[in-house]
Amino acid sequence: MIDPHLLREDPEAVAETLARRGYRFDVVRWRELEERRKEYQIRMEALQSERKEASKAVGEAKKTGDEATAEERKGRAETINRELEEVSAAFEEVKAEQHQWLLDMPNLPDPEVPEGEDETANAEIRREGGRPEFGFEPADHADLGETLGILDAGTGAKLAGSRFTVLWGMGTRLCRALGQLMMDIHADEHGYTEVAPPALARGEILEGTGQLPKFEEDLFRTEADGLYLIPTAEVPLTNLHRDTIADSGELPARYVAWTACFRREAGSYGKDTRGMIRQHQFDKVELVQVVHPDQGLQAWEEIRGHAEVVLQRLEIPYRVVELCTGDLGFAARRTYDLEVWLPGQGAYREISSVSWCHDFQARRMQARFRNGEGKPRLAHTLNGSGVAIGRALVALLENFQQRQGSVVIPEALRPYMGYRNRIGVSRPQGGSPG
RNA sequence: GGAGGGGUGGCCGAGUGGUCGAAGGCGCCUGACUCGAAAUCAGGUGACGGCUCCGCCGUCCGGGGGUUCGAAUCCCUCCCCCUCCGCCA
Repeated sequence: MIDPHLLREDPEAVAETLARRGYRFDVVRWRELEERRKEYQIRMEALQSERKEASKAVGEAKKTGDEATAEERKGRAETINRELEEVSAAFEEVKAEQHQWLLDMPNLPDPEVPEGEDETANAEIRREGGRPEFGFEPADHADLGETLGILDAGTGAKLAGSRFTVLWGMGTRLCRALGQLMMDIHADEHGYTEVAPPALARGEILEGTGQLPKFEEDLFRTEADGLYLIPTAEVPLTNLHRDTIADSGELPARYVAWTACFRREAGSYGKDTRGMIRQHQFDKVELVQVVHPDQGLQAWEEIRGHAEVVLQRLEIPYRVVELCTGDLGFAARRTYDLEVWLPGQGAYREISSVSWCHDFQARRMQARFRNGEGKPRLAHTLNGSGVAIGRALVALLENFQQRQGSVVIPEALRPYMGYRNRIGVSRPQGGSPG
């Protein structure tokens, strides 16, 4: 949520900044609402004050046993109440409209964010890792996975529909190993606290991080209880600080979680229908930090570095991109994407997104800390994938594939793979019943 | 799912219709005592919002609604926590 004070003091500046990311903010209408709000609020509070006095007077009269005076004073209070009711109703109406407005408004992009309408305007910062040279035409992960008998889209569809995949044997093992490696790196080397949060959350929790009310159609929702399946662990992890005031010593708070993520992928019908790139359910290791505002920028760079370590350890080539204004997520003020090289597609694809949300989410969920003077202030929240496990598996298959379709396991992962150094083409033990 | 108990300020915990933003304690801040500290004593110490902003006003006792001139206190409803029973990985 954008700071209401800023909105009041300089709505033009807000509108200008939002325009950079393609959001139109109607300043004239806002001003109009503000004027009404002010008028109603002043009147309402004056009436409340009057009523308070009047009620007190009733009490005093009753105490002295002067029933006649008490009755007369009651009448006065009733008169005040009638007007108060009208004014408050009007006030609440304006207030509700303003609130709705605020909830739908995306975060302000940082002045540093490159200008642009869509992902084609994102700024490439640098490339890391050498792309593999194949003496043959590299296959894509869907073919590789099928040949290896580890990825099974058909059975996934049978069980749950399209965009679901069943992992078999070494596919499962790979997924487990990747998650384990990532968790170890972040917990042991980067100082994050491991958390196992619920995979379902209430609506207000999703509102805190910004998925609701605007992006309901992207979420799975349970019918009986009205709970939402989390689209990312960012949701529960960031909300750990909801309605809390952290003591000075508790920041920066760093959390890491390995969870399944669920996305309806509404509006992406044609996209990435092949393979595991875009699934309704996928595992992801997520990093979240809640920090002092002075450390926001620094934490953002730090998380990006933490995510990069994973890719470096896995020896997967990637590039770092800063998203342009038009490609920024709803809650983000600045975002880095890490994109891995996929030889099967001949393209870089997103595997991690690292966002500095400034106080946007903190304001929505009232995540605060006590400053030097002991006053509660909004914290800054940040999140980043560290990294997406499904896509890491895809990248690994495609980058480490061999001529015959087997896949070499990168050094760092071997301890987690029972010290295997490659996955062969033979069918897994037990095989598929189908 | 059934029965009962409960949700009060950073924390603990009183308060069952009126002057209660709320006793008391802890914590924290200031002062006294002390070479200094501890202990002790005295005073102070909530959040949010509005405005004609060195002050005044309003709101806030889990959320929402209701009764009343007036609600932390009464009623309805939802959420959460605890105990017992049932069920269950």
